[in-house]
Amino acid sequence: MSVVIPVVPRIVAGRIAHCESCGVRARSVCANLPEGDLMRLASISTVRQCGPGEVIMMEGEPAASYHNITSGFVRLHKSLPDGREQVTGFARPGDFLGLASEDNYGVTATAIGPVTLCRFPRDRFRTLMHALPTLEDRLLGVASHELVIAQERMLLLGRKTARERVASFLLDLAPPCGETGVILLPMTRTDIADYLGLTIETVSRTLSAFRREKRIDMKVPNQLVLVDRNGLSRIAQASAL
Amino acid sequence: MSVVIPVVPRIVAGRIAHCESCGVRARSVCANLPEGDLMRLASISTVRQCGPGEVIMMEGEPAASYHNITSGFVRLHKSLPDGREQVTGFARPGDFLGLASEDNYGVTATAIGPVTLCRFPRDRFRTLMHALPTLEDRLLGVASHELVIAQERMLLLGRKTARERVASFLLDLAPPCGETGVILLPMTRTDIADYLGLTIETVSRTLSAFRREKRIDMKVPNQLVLVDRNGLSRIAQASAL
DNA sequence: CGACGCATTGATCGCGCTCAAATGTCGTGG
DNA sequence: CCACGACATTTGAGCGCGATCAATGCGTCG
Repeated sequence: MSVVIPVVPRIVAGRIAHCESCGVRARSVCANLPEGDLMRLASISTVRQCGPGEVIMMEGEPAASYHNITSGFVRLHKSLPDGREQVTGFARPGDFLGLASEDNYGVTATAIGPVTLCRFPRDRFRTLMHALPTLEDRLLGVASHELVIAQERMLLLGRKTARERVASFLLDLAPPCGETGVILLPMTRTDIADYLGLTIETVSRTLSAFRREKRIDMKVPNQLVLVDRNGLSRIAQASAL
Repeated sequence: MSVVIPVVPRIVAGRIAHCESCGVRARSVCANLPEGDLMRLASISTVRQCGPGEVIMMEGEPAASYHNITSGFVRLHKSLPDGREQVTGFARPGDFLGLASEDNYGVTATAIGPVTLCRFPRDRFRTLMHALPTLEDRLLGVASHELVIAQERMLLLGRKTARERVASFLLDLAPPCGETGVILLPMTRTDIADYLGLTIETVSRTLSAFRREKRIDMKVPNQLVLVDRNGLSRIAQASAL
């Protein structure tokens, strides 16, 4: 995470994607596609690279492309005229961008660190989608899953306390279960605050509190270990996600 | 709204739906289906009736059915162990219920007032969906639209003030534009508060303030008129919805 | 070494919540 | 038609959580 891409075989933007050898295919919408279909998808896709902070797509602008993340992390967000921001989600390698769009994009997508994407022109992608039931079915599955997550976040934003929000966030980041591995935070405190509907100060104070209470261990700001997962789970009012 | 169903030709629950004459078809997922496909859909659907407060589907339970609302209003909500509630949305006639489900329902759906539904057994519906591209495409469209709305609501819940939330809510309810028609609120103050992430007191106070400021007119609690739509729109920090 | 950006910590403020009471609405039965 | 009770809504008083304002710490880069 916060992956510095090995700059050795620097991919030229615009080149056709190599789906067969793509490392994130299993996690992506292109998973399970018959080989022929995969090639048709590859034929309309190009590689796009973005640097840190670069805008991949902009809220309100015509939805010209769909994207699939092949490396790096992306922040999805909306903002109010006066600058207040809400991060609606973070996207990881394998995630699909553009589902939540009508004719115009519904959110802005900004690269956190360097990001590599598979770009699909909207019209050609939609045509192909209609021709490939497996693909459309997969997209529906992804959209349904996103909806479930969105509803869970409405509960968090509408009804949870600051402690509950931060605890929920940490648990969502944590690997599925059991593991007491290190969690790397690719995003800043500002991103986390805007994701949880809090301020950076409250996020920072809450993390400090969890550290004092020996629930987490955090030697550097963007790297932490869940020490007392059960305690956090209790605080988070963990639901059935 | 809060429609008292004319009890004259009381439909017997369980009977096969009459899609051809269905009044909400144009607004539903079954719109635009070729006639033959519509009949196949009708053949797996049954009519279900629910009384006020009745639970249509329950968060966390196995997702056995999908539903389409033919009349009445439905509250979609999630709750925390201690009873705090978040209404994730209100559903109207023509809306589809169950999209935001994995194997288990992601939210609870409760009837506000009497409700009539078209019920589709999950497995049979999914089989049919895979056979009818028009249907699956339509579902993907609905899911995408729901996602856009969900993200708008995250912005509201995470970043808007009480005044902005209530103003946004009123504008969302209002007919598309121009009209200064009467808005009927089928839901209670508690529902509105749980929808906006506020308390009933704050909702009530804010509505009273809008009335004092001559932005709305409200003679009875569940019926109001937008007097100053532009003012409300300014307050709502209206975005590109 | 200083400048910058990000995170942490402290002090204080205010929006929206909580607790409490009054008022309004509506259905029911005399 | 009115009296009554149950329940929803409105209004008031005071408080507390999280925001705001401000200062300090800390790591990175020129």
